Amino acid sequence: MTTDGQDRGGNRAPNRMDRRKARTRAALVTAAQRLLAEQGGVDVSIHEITEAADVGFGTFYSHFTSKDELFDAALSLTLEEHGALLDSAVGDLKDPAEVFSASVRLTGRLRHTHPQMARIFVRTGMSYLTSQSGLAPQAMRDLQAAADSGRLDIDDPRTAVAMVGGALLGVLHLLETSPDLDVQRVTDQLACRLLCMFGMTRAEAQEIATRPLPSLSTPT
Amino acid sequence: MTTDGQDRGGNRAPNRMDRRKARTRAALVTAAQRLLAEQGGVDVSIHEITEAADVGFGTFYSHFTSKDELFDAALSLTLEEHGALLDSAVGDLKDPAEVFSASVRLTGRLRHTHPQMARIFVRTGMSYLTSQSGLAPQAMRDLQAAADSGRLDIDDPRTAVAMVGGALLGVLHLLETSPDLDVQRVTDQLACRLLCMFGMTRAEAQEIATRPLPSLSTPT
DNA sequence: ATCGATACTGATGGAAGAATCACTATTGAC
DNA sequence: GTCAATAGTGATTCTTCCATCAGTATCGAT
Repeated sequence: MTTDGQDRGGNRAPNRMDRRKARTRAALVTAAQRLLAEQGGVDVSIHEITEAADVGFGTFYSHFTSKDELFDAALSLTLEEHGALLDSAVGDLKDPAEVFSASVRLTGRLRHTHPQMARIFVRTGMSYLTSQSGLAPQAMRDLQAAADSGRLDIDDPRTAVAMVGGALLGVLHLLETSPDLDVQRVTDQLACRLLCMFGMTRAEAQEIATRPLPSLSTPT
Repeated sequence: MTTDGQDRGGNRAPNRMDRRKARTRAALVTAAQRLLAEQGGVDVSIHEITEAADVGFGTFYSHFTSKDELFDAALSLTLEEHGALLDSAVGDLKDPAEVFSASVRLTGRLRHTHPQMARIFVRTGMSYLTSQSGLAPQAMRDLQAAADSGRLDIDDPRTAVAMVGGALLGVLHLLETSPDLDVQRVTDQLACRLLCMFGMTRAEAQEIATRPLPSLSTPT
């Protein structure tokens, strides 16, 4: 969001001190990310965060002007990270429909692979479904590609993203509250059904949604 | 939730005083409902609510023990109201697939007909997708009926509800943030696509999702 | 008409946590 | 080696709002 311009234009010294500052900021964002995941969204105090970041309390205010600003940064980072991860995992696939399917399936599997990230998504993901930066544009790009190649039948990309994202969040929520469900089965089913939704036959959708899945490289 | 047993068993007097109490309680719940809709979910103070209900601050604690309890009551009421409304509007329809389609389309139209209710749904609906009371069981019942009659192809009802509910919430959120979109077009599209998702052909889905819609009788 | 019961009231207490600011420690320039 | 600049610190202040409770108004019963 506010990338906090460490503008290189005026300062010719991008050295040591700047690195220090950046590292502290990163520590804060990372800690916020973690606490946001572990404890539900709000009621995480600034004190808790600075504590977790192993940073003085006051330091917070030399990086952010409010708690919301930090939370926003943490969320954006999380979304970005996952987006990049998806892109790298899915980049090799040739079939746009499979790219879509794999993205959905991998994101659903977050429930297992990165439970905290999954919780963050469920908690706050909705607000970022229509955001101009982060995962949403990426998803829209993929859907558009699939539509252009004739693999999927999509009317309005924005609506499509809303439906897909919403359904994905709904399923993530379901998986979170019902530990008895088989994560893989359910998420593969979701992918299959979403393909059907966009005009694919049940049989073909099923085939695509059960192809072997590229693995996510380990994250931060 | 806690229906606060005004149990008629012991007290043979369900009269005046009780009515007063009930009215006050209703005023609180209604006010909470309204404020919850107008201002985003949290950060609505008890003081604001009692003010809006035109009731003394202290009164709150003779009806509820915490803010969450009130919020829960308000949410449940909202869900119940909408559920009853849907049932009465959709009860005449014979085709289970049309029942489903009409429910989705009518709920999407909340964006226009009851904007505050729509906001409430988007804000907090996710948590009630897996609830044991309210809209979720009702939706599951309808989906099950459609599956049993062979009109829709559904694997697991719970997953289906999560997907449908999530997609619906996603679209409601989209409509809220993008006022330029045509509510009717988008929600009909959603219904059509959801029917496709459950095995219906595009053509038939389109037909069902554009049939004339029963109107919601005016609410409270 | 009087009395007891209870729904209601709002001033007060008190906890939680956001924001401030005067101070120290560290860094890079000369 | 000294100095200026800036990152970092945490005790303190300020704000917000939940929760309490002693008191008042209203109601039904006798």
